[in-house]
Amino acid sequence: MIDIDGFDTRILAFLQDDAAVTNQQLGERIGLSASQVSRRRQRLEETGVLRRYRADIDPASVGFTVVAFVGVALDAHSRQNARRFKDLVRGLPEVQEAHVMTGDMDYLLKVVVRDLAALADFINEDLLPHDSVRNVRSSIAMETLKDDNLLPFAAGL
Amino acid sequence: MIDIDGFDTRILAFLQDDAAVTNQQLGERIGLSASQVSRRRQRLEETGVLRRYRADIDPASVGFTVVAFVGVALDAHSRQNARRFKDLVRGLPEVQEAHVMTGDMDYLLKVVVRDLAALADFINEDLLPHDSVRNVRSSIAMETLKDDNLLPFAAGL
DNA sequence: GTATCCATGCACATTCTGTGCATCACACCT
DNA sequence: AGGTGTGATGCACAGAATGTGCATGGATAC
Repeated sequence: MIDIDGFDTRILAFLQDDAAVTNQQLGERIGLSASQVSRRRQRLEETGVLRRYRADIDPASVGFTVVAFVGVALDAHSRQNARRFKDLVRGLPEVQEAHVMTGDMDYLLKVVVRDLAALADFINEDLLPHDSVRNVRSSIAMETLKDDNLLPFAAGL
Repeated sequence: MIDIDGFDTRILAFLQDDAAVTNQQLGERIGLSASQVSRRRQRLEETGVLRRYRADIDPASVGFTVVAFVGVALDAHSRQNARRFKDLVRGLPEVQEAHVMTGDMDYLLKVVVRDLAALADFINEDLLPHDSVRNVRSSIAMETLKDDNLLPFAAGL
């Protein structure tokens, strides 16, 4: 693990909340010059701590109204099946997250689509036809209370 | 819904993937001048389509190694209980996402913590003591295959 | 004590941003 | 058809942000 001091941590905490902040502003808040913030950011980017910068788009305003979590159980736990399923989900743009899970479902997918019809299509045409899939169990998010995806830097966690 | 044309869609698609791109580069890729890209971005920001810009930090490199999904069932489906639980999860920094779900679990939380001990603490000290919570069912992500949180602009979805 | 290494601040050249302005295309109305 | 208005566009330019060179200072090791 790269060594990250208090300055770095504070830079990361600010940037993950608002990446549009300038190095100057950032420096004022943490007590560092803009150039030094620039250098630290560059180091954090080069070492892979800062992976990239992303725009956060309101899904509803561009027509994506349905979020669902889909649990998937594979047919046999062979290495080959797992491999093929990984390749599948990586290529599906509707899948925002895919995790290998403990418990009775092998995978948990977070899926974003335009409407319920698109969700049905996704399950029936992308997931179920894949012959390593035994069964799926989907649950729809009726309301999203929080979706910031911020690492809990706050509170010294 | 704000009207968004093809230029806007392409701007959004690029920005959600890489917000560090300059207006000049963006303009070259979609066939627009930098100034016009700037104006469109400003409009998208003002109308709330572009909510904010975030740095994507590698969780492992700053010590957050455990991702878990926690399903929560409330005791009684009273409006008051729901309200209090909402306020609770909004204030918990470990919770990256919180959704109200269909199915046998009322809520699904995505939780990020440093280790399994912190997960146990979170469940035993933050969740279970809350007297509207009936029971929780947690599942740990052993491996994350995908976590881009990109809206599926690609493929004309 | 001395040498070395690294973080820091300052200055400056380069790049980026966003606004003013004139032009153009398109729609609408008479 | 002609005239008018609205909005999108590109260009130019002023202001701002970035990042690199350079000298300084503090800490560590020998």
